[in-house]
Amino acid sequence: MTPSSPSNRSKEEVVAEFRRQSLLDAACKVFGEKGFDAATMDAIAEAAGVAKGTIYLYYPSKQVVYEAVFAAGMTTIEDQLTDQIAKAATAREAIGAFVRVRGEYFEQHPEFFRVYVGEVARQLIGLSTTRDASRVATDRQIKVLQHVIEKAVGTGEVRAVDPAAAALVVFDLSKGQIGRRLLHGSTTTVESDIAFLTDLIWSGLQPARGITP
Amino acid sequence: MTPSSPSNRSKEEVVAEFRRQSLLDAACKVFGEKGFDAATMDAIAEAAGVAKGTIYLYYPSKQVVYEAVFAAGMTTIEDQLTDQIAKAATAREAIGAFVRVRGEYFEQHPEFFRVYVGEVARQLIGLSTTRDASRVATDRQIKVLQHVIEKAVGTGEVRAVDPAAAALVVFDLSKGQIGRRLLHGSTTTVESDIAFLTDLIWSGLQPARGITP
Amino acid sequence: MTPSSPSNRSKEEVVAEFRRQSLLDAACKVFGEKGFDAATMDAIAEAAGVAKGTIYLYYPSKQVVYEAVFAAGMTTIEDQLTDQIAKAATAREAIGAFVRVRGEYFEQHPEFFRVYVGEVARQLIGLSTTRDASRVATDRQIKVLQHVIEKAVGTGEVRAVDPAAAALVVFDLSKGQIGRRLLHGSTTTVESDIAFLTDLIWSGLQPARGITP
Amino acid sequence: MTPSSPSNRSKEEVVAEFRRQSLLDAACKVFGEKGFDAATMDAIAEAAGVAKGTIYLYYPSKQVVYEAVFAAGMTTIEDQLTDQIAKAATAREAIGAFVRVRGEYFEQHPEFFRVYVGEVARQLIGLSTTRDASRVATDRQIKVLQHVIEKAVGTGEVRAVDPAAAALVVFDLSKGQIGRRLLHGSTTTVESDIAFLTDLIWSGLQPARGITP
DNA sequence: AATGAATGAGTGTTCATTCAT
DNA sequence: TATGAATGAACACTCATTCAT
Repeated sequence: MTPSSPSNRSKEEVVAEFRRQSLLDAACKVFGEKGFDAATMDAIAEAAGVAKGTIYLYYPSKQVVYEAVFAAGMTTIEDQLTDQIAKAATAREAIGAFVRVRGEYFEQHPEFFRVYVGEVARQLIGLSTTRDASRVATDRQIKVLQHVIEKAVGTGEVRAVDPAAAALVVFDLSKGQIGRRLLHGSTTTVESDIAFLTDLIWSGLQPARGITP
Repeated sequence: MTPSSPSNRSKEEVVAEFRRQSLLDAACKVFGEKGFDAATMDAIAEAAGVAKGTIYLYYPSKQVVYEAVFAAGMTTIEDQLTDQIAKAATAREAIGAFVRVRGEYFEQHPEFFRVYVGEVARQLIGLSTTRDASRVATDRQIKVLQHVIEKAVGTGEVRAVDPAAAALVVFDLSKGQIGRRLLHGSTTTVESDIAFLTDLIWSGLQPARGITP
Repeated sequence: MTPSSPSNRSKEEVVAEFRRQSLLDAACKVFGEKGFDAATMDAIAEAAGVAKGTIYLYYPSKQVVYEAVFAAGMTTIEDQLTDQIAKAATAREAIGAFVRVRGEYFEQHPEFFRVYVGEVARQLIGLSTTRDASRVATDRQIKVLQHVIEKAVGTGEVRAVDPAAAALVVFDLSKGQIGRRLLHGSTTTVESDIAFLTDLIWSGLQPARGITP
Repeated sequence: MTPSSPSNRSKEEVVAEFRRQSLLDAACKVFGEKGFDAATMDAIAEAAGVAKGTIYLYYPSKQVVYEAVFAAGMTTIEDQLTDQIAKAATAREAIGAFVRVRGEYFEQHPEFFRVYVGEVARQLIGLSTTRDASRVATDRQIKVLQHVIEKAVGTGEVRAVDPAAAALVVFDLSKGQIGRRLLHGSTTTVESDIAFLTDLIWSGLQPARGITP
């Protein structure tokens, strides 16, 4: 009703939101290039085009910036995963979608992939205060997949494997493939990688005929 | 006839070798706990029970200590892998051996697993000077496996997959499983993990009957 | 019309300039007391009344601080030399001015004299990266004098000596005298030292009558 | 009467003396090349072909080694100076001998010259514990010359200058000339330098006719 | 809100000195 | 006597964080 007030509010909020996002983008770039330890607040500030002190108006510490970068990326992936898996008609398509969404996202955001890998390492080492947050994020992605497999086991589409374990398998293979692409450079297309993986996984999940004696 | 001379020599060499190994152990512990950047030479020295300067009598820099830790672990694993795979009668057993050796080694040396994961992350980020050395080490492990699969494809024991790609799959699954055990704590036995993985992989590699249309 | 903007600018610049000069003064004191190697950044910071890190906001390294100290002193001396020699009516007065300016400056800035001597030593030993910069500075001072003598030789005011060599003689005597004052403490006045030196040099340069056979 | 005892004694003493001299030579080389601070006991030990600890059997500290190097060189020069000046028939020859001995010695022992210059700098800075020892050594050299001039003033060979001040002048010019040779490389012969200096000094010391009003 | 100058704790590395052999 | 492994204090330089403007 008081148009000025909401508009003012909005403007400030919009500006603030824009700042936060700029900082996140800049931070993702720097963390991806240098790793957590070697990344400096100066570098992030410069990349974001603000003064160093400004970062502290939006995030209380380097650690928290890092966590925010990680959370933002993970959320985006999760949203896309949920979307695409919902559209899949069969379990096989769902698995394919899982592999594809992750493969494509990381392909398009290699800096974030580096942040992601670094964070996983930090978790294993036990340095990450993000530990829980990040595990939750990862777990949610896996849960989506697990659900799909569970249903497929129910319908007999795949043989009676442990859905959780199978989901992890898909997850590991997806991760390994992406890492290799970044590390070695890509000699194959994302598509062919996806096809290979999906095929192999699917074979492994097939109701076997006398395979295990 | 001059027993003192050879014995002195030997003694010094033994002491030196012992020191080097103590330092490596201490360094592995600290690097595993803190990561490369956060690990301090002071902490390593304290863990080894020597003064900081002493480390520099055996290694010229922190970087080199780190590389030595990594190389030592990788070499040990590689030796065990070669041994065990040589003893395998069938491709399936060879794959099982691969998964088992790595699983057991890392289970028994969780600090080294953390170093290992950290190093892989450093490589992806491009910080590692070890890059080549470490990739070579990893590649050698994978090559061993690739060889096995190649032969199995030749004999028709497994279907006609790309042996290199298949080897990487085994590698990724092995790594993912180990990481999860460390991260989440183990709710299952190593044995059951190994069985599950080997089984799944084996199914995936089986000569399929009409699986892919 | 926006007095704040220019005044702010100016104020910042003034503060920065003041800081730089404070640091230079403090550094000169510490380098003079301890020599380059034994001087610590901590000591310089303390002498300047700032934190250690602050020095690095103004100078990128200890080496550069040192060079700046040296250059600043040499520049000041050179300016005074040029001034005073320009005012001299005769060659004798010019030589007197040379000896006097250096004598008085170093008398008033004994810390800088110590830096100066230390730097010359560093150059002889080949440690100085300042080498060229400092030699150039010294050479410029000598050139001023050499010019004066050249002209005096031309007018017959002094006998036909090599002007360059004669300039170096004046320079060496000036330096030796200053060093001795600092080292031994002064039992004579600067004035009397200057008079003695000028007199001696002048005698040596006089058109001789049958002195050298 | 017990030939073995004295011979043993002697042998030990000879060996010890030899060691001390080797150490001094090695130390002079290293100090000359690196300067006091940058010279390491390791480098000296290596240059002398002994273990680091051995140095401490002969000298209690780096500082003392340095002082010993300095003292040894100064003593040698002093001996030569005394010899050559004793042989001089006239004051002029004596001055020439002074300039020559120093010029030639330093020309042949450039490392020692660097030590010498470094030590003088250290003295001015006040770091040298050698201070007194070294000043005494220098003073003794100057005294020799001063004596000569005193006598020459007495006989009327030179005009009535202060002998001490005149000796210092000779000393300074000698030092300056040597330094320049080392720093710039030599474009002139030692002989011509000596001739120039001796000549100039001699002119300056000549009984003047109406030079100073 | 935004800045960036100032801070000072922290780290890898060196090296004179010691001492058990 | 000679050795050289071990020590640990010292130091240049970095950078996350603060705070006056």
